[in-house]
Amino acid sequence: MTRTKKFPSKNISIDDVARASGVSITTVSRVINKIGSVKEASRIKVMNVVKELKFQPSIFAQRLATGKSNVVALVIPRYEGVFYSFYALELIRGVGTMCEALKLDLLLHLTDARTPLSIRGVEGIIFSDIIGNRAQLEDSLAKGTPCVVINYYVDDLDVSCIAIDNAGGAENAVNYLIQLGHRKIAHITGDVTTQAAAKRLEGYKRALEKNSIEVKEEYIFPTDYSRGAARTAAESLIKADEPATAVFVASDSMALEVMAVARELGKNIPDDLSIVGFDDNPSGLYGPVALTTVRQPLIRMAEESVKELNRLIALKKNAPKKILLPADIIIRESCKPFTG
Amino acid sequence: MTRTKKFPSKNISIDDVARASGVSITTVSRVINKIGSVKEASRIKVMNVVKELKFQPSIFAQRLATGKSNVVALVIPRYEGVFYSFYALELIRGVGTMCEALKLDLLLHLTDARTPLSIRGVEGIIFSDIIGNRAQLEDSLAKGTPCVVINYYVDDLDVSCIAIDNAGGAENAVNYLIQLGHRKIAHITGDVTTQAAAKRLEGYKRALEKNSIEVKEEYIFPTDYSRGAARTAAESLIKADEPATAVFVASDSMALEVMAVARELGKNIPDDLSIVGFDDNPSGLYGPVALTTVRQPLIRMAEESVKELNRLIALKKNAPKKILLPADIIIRESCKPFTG
DNA sequence: CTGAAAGCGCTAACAA
DNA sequence: TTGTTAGCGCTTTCAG
Repeated sequence: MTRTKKFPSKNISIDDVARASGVSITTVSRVINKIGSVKEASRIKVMNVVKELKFQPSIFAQRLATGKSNVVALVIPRYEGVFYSFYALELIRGVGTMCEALKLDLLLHLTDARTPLSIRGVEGIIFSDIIGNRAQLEDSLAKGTPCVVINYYVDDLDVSCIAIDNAGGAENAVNYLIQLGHRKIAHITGDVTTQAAAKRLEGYKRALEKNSIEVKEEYIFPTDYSRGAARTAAESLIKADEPATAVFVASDSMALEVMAVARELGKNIPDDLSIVGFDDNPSGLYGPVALTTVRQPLIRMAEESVKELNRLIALKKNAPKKILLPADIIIRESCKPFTG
Repeated sequence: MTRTKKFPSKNISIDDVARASGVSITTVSRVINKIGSVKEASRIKVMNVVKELKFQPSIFAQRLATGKSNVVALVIPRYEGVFYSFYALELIRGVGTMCEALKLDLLLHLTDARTPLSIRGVEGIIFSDIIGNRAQLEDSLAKGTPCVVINYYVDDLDVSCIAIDNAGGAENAVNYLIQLGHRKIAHITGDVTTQAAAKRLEGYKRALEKNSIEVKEEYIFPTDYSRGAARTAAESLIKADEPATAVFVASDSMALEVMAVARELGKNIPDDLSIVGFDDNPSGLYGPVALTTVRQPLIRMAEESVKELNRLIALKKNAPKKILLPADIIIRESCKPFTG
């Protein structure tokens, strides 16, 4: 079992197959590409030899000859906090799955966002969010590479993007709270330098305004999306003189932290405080009270991005599409009507 | 801003550069590969033309010509529960980062573990764990592709692997509890069909036996790693007639659930129950009591795997290495001495 | 239905 | 220091 054997380096080529099956390489090519017409006898012969020799055409030769690579890249900024979550994994999974389905090879590129990216031989690029790496996007676009941006609505660039309606989702969440009779509704924001957090804040305000409820700055608690910051925010929220009766939190993981803090401070959820999160992170399901939240269709977004990229590649010209996916509220147990 | 411009398809080749700079393509090749000796004047001329024409050598032609691809694949079974965690992301990040550093392209392959994988043109493959996809590993090995397995100690196959000493880590954890004076120590296992969970259980038992503490089946609660199962286990653990005073939980996310359940049942952590987790998942840091846990050097493991693969590729023959990384205990706040 | 031959764009001896 | 010339392995006209 510890016999050290060489990696067999003898690569059998299309020639070998042709010779062994007594046909020309052209015919072999036809067979492996299921193209044109080949006599049944020849086809079978070739197929057998292929199997026998375990022939695998060199993708590099194929790509050189055809000029197309079937490779797309997924670019993810490595250092941004947002990516240390369930979020990134879902994105990768969605993109990866759709690539498998579409027979595309997926090149994963974790970047530090500062250095210009060097991806060659790729037919298109998916940018998972644009955080610090806008320059990379612009470069790629300038080079004429088809690109699509996930999870960030880019309105000032001629590029396809697929994002979630963060503002709409937030508005839904707050409207729900208002329908339950709440008037004192707080918001724990995410990192508002990110588009998602900014839009969620915007949606929060819009819902209040549309319902003629005053937007009070003391009900808005900014954070950086971290649980630590959420904890701090939750404490001041709960200990306030005139505490809110409901809170919309910009992420589920923070919402869970808020729940925990509330319980530590002797508050009961949802009796003393109604909470709505955002993300539909599966961990919101556990714990004594399942979290009401806003669903982000991450997988779908990821999958759509691959499809869109594929469209762009096939089209051979830049005809960007801007797609905004709805974010619906998922009602579970963390809210209840306000009974003043 | 919505001008629809074509993707420039005119690919400039090494010929164009050669012509424009008045040298042969060989010289151009030398310049772009920083190989051999080129007169400074020519080099500068060429470099300028390259910049001017935005020439990017075709990697496919390069690879066809050189025979090497610089691409490695990371294979992840898509459907296994274990991968819906902080774990997978860390792995991807570690592997991705090291690939960038080593100038390797990373092909991400999410597989369903059943279908044989079809990755061609890759110089090596990293299997992130071997769960249902052992056949895929064996196939790749048989084809002579350099492979390394992460997070699973393969002792019956001639392949490199890098795993964590799960048994040792578990033993450390339980020893720590014993040193604190605990004798009634429970264990909430992971999915023991996975190697990691099985080893952790083994380490738990070993620690007890070495300290002449009887291993009681009623103190061992099997789960599938889910928080739901952890909740059930925690409830029976706490409500038992003679409840354990300490528990070693096979994952942090389950340990957090145990904490939550304990609190709901009016227990105080760590006064009424000492808890040690496993993973060093960052979410263990939050909450009122920071979780004592066993650190899994995931990133390091991931990085080492790329290095090892690189070694194998350079070596051109199969000389597997089995690496076991230590898992150390991280003492935080969730345990306290037993004061019978 | 099949094969010959011309590339795809680049690297790597081998000469010069 | 530089250029010439074979390929690398495959696809694709274009004849047959």
